[in-house]
Amino acid sequence: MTEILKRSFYARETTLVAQELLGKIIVFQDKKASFKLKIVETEAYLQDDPASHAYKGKTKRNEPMFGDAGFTYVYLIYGMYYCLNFVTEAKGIAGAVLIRAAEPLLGITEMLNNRNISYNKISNIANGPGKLCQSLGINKEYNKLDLCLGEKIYVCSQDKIKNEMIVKAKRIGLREKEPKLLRFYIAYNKFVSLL
DNA sequence: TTAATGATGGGCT
DNA sequence: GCCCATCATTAAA
Repeated sequence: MTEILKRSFYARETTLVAQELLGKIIVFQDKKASFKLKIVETEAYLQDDPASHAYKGKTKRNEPMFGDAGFTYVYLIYGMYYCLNFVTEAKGIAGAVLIRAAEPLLGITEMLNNRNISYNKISNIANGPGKLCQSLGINKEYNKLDLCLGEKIYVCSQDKIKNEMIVKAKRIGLREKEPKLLRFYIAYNKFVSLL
């Protein structure tokens, strides 16, 4: 039932991919540990989107966004945290989905270790893009990896989240004149980031 | 409870 | 030099 999502899943409209990623399972294998998490919160970054890294054209950093769909785009933010994105859209169209939060399923002990927190703060384990990367040990070495090979990192299909359970909200940390509802999360899930 | 702030470094004008 | 798709800690109320 759970199959690795193919490139055709990612190579579609970014807002659609962002919503359909909710409930899907991230599988992440490291030399030391193996992790599984359920995606519970995403944000869409579109073509012609002033908030997108790709807005002002291709640079060395945002280059993955201009490549094929189904690749990772990892970047450093605020000098100390990483953010994990999945590249979307047909080649030539720059789009990506930011993975903002996930619910741990496997490898929880190792994730708590990486975050240096205890079990009583379990809901704090990956409820934010920086925390998610910290819990998995994701850094710039995980940039531009192919999600469709089933190797270090990939995403598996899982039950589709019902539309009425998807909350649409403003994206976090941006100063937009007319905010669009491009942040999506599963209602009532305790691993979603606040705000 | 909410609000303010410091850490920290790469990318861009 | 300034801006950041952040987070943990501290201060205020």
